[in-house]
Amino acid sequence: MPDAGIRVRFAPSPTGHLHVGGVRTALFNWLFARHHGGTFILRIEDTDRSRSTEENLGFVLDALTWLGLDWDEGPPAPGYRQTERFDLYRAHAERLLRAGRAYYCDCPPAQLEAERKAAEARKETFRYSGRCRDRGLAAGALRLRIPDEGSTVVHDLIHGPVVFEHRQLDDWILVRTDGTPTYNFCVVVDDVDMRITHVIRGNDHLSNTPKQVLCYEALDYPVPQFAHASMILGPDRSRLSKRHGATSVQAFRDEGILPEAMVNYLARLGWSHGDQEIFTRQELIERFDVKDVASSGAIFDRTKLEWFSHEYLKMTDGARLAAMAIPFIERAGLPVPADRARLAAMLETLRERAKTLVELVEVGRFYFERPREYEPKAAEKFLTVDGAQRLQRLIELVQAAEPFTAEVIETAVRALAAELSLKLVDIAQLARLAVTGRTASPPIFQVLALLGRDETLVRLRAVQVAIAR
RNA sequence: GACCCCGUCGUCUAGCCUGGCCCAGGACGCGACCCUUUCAAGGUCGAGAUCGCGGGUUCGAAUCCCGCCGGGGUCACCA
Repeated sequence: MPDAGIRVRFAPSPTGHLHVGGVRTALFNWLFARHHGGTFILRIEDTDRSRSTEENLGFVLDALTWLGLDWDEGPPAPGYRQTERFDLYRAHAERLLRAGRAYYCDCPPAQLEAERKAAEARKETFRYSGRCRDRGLAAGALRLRIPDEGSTVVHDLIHGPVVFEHRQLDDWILVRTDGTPTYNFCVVVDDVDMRITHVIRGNDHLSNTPKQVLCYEALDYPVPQFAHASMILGPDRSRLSKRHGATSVQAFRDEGILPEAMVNYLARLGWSHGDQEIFTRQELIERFDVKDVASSGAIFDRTKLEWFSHEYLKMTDGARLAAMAIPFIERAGLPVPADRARLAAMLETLRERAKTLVELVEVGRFYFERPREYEPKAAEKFLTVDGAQRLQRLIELVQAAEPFTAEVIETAVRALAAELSLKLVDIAQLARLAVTGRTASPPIFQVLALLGRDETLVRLRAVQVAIAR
């Protein structure tokens, strides 16, 4: 049942590369919007000017684009960065002040700090005393007046009702003494202004939610629905961070993880639909329900991410593989085959042998360059006087094969093996070592056909020379 | 420390609301075997969870109630 009225947002702070935790939040929001036919908004929280840079914003936009998480509203359109919206925050602050729901406070930071320490010593939560509540000051930091009694209930779509006693909350700062609005205030004003109906974000924001709810109420605005997804954890079960290794989307992209694998893995991390693991994008959109998002934290498991990537690699046709792999071939310092169709065919022989694009190139290195060396143990076994004789027969066979296809070569090699009373594997491995320098590769006859008669002969002869020495 | 969230195989999870179909199912990873020109892929099988712990309710609890314990998060004129 499409509900065009649904509006959700992803509000990253461009202070670095986009983190997998952030991406999952973006993904859940995007899926929720697409599932309901609603609107997905991208908003940039760039009030931290020292760390928010254009370059970082570029990383965020690139990452979302790479994953196919398109936004309906947001950059480059103006009006979706907090730094562009200061007037709005100021206007709301004044409203709150006039209505008596907020007041100025000029308590010196040093004194506040002392009180905080004292509260800590008494083993209590620090809570602003409310000293300036009724002083009627005309300047200072603007605080929200929070009721002393009662409680606020956050009706979370994932966790159910969560109760917070007002005694635990304090009159938090909306606007600093220097006139800049604080994060929690900006979020409320922005969400109201953008008519956000559902706030889907990380669990780390749950504790701040009652403060925000009280702010909505003070402003006399409807409170949106909240859904706090669990966090992504490192192996030690603490929140995933850089010290747990690569966590930016950019890093996974550089490693050659396929974007659809990233999306599928992140979706399954904390969300499930029965026993199904692999979902097409369309299935994800159809089946996603925020109610099915898990409430417990989940450890990030790159092994499983790689499994997904492997699965998608196996399903990808040669043409797309080629398009995706070319940058990786170049980055490895290898020449990109000019014949695109041939490259596509090569990559298709490789895809079930690699979990990432980086591995795809590595495992198929021999397609792009001649072997620099031969695996020592195998060389000892195959590159012998006997081997040289077999190699000679192989060369003759390659010269004669017509047409030069895997099938024709295979038939001829099988006949040769029978003639020499050898097992097929003996000749196959000799050929493999000669042509790839290794003992593992895609089916050797296919490899020879893909390499072509001339290149095959060059490599076989090179081995003959190596043996002769 | 206070407050809040969370707690099923190593990991992600199903089941929990509406107790019995669960001496707990699937997936990743791991092991074995089959297939096989190598490596993969594929197929088959297997090991792996006394459902955090302790009480209680009940004929019967992973599922309901109570109490603990453990982990994480939040407590800024940071975002």
